[in-house]
Amino acid sequence: MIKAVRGTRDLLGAELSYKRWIERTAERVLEAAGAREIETPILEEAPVFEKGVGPTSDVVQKEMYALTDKGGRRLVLRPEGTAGVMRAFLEHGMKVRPMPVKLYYRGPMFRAERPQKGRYRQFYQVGYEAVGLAEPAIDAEAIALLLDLLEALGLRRHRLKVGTVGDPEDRRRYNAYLKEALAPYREALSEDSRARLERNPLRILDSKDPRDQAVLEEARIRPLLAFLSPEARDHYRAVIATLRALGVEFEEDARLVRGLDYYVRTAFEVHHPDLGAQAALGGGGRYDGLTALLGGPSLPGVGWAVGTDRVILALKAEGLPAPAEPAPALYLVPLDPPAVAEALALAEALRPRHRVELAYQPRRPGKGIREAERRGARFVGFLGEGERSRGTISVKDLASGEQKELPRAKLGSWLEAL
RNA sequence: GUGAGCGUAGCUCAGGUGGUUAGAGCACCGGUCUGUGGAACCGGGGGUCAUGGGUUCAAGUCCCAUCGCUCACCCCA
Repeated sequence: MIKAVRGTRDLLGAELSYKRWIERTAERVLEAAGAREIETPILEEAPVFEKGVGPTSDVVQKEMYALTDKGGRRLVLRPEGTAGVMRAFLEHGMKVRPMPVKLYYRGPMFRAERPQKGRYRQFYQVGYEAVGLAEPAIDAEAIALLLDLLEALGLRRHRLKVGTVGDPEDRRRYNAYLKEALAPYREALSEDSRARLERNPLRILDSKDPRDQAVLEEARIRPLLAFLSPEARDHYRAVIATLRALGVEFEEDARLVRGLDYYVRTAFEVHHPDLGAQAALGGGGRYDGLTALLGGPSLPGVGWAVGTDRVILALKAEGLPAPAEPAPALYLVPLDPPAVAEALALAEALRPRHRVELAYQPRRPGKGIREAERRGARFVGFLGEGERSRGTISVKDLASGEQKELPRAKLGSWLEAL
């Protein structure tokens, strides 16, 4: 039997109800803040991510689904949302709009990783971007909106971490420092971190390997904060102060590292304790200059993405149920053969204002009631010889057992009056 | 990409040391029940036992490989 490809899955039932609920909530929360939805293609030219996300990032180096089309173009299934949104921003000249331009998106992303809990090869994100202003208040607002979304869904146990990754020059200085400071401990580091020492020493900071953490302790590694330019430090302090003023609960994390190269200054992540190893519900940061990497003018921006699949795991872990599955208001039961077409005609007349389902063959009343119950219907309507001669329908309330006969023409308005 | 555990019906699972025609519960369909309730009882449909190869008189069961799932590493949403 043919099955869904590895790391992808069919969404249906409660799973899809959760996803729709999350997306509808995001729509409400983000539009209230002035964001408009944008939908960009799943397929992008490879350079969008190579230039935007960064050629040395793991996402680009190891995790992109790439293909060459018949015209020889190198295309990829997008591994994240921001680079594509910024490509569209430039392409449509959105820089002439009043700043900041706030956009949100939802949709599937693709990364070729080994699947595990909370990690799929096709996964879903909801993301938010605010482009055009470098003010710390925009960063704080973005972070607050991310929490607004999670809280509107009823989540309580998530934790926000805020930090800074500095400007590119700050990071260069800090990487040079790390390389030098950790060189004497090279042999004590994990194999992975020895490789990182060459390529991206910053990554050693958030290694889970106890050997690495011990080395960081022993080498008395200074935080990135100490290497920030005065401007970057001021920006960070202003973001922190604004968050405090907003009453946002968070924890400062001096070692927060993000995997996408375009991030500068503000960085943040939201974690949830019940997600297993993939604990990040969402994350983001500032990405000033991403537009320049993509070949446009340099513009500031800040944004985030949440993993819809992980939010679903968190909602389940906190015992928050998915919205109820849709159930018919009325289930029509024909009691004899001529009533079948009448039941269908009646259903069609009531739709789409009312959710109406029916049996397609004559049923005995008891069976019709069982069928209606099985579908979660509120009312069952019987159509038989008696009702036909009188032009009526017998409607029974399944909860109370109460039954009444009413003219068919009045059924619609009767349902509406409930 | 690395490691460990696991693959039997739509779902949850039985099937000691190999031995007739592979089972149960739930779910689904029908009947008992031709104008009124969720029960009960009876019956029915449904399986390449993940796939391929091997050992054997005989494989769901033992061996190998592959694929998939799960969890972790890594990475990140």
